[in-house]
Amino acid sequence: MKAASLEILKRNNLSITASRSKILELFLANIGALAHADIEKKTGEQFDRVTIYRTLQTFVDKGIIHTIPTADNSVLYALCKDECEQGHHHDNHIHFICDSCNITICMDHITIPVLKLPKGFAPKRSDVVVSGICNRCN
Amino acid sequence: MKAASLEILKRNNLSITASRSKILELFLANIGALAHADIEKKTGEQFDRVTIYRTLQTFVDKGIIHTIPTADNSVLYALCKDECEQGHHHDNHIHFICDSCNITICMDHITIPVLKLPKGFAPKRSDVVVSGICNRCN
DNA sequence: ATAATAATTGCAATTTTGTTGCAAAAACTT
DNA sequence: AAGTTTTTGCAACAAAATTGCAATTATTAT
Repeated sequence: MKAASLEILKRNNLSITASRSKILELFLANIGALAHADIEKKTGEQFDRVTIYRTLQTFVDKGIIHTIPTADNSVLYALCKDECEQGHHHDNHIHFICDSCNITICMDHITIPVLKLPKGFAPKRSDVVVSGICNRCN
Repeated sequence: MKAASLEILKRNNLSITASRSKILELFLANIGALAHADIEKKTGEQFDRVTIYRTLQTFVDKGIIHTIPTADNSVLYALCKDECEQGHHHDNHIHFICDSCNITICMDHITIPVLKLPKGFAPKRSDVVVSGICNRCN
């Protein structure tokens, strides 16, 4: 478990620090997406809020995690399973948000059908956010 | 232009006030979606921030406008073109966000293909957010 | 292994964003 | 036009996020 997080940090030329390893491990251990507040709780206030903000931003910049658009506009982050280029994350994501238990799952394996947009529109990334009841609550 | 906003307010049993008319006119005059900050600027600080918050919330409750989930988690609002029931907005929207000019367009006419989810998942609502380059910037 | 360099962290202060209670003002009713 | 209801603006507050900077920690070079 720890080895995996170290490997990811090294691969992305990030120096190994306690906060980065710990936060990355949280993502690796979790099925669903995490909010900033989740991370604060799960790390037991071990790190400063600012550090968490900066760590998340670093991970997003490196393409290790990505943000998820949500209907209630809370900020969620999830691991990028596929290799993502630094800077702009390469994409087509489906996210499922459970109305009951509120878990957010990143469904990497499902492909998004190509949408026909009007002339002149060049799509680059698409996010699909599906909400409903998840398999555990059903 | 003004007649249209008054008509909408009346139809929704809302009392006619300066802020509601003005804000609704902004939506009617704009192609794209608006953020709270846009409205503050465009009304020239004519209304209190709190009033704008409450007006937007009222419009959402009545189904006159809806919120748009965005990848950067800013809160955007757009007119509901179709009739939406009060309370929960009836759905399946495609939103296009331009990476260049940042405009957000609500593409009501494009239908979202049905996605095949894993067993046990019961989808209820889906939002699609496509980003790329819009027809004007292209 | 250790010193020098570079990057990261935590703190404090600040900004932005959103909420709530309440009195004054405006809109609706009759 | 007076009474009732709704909406507004102010003030205070709370939460979320950002920034500068000194202290600490990690990496690099010796």
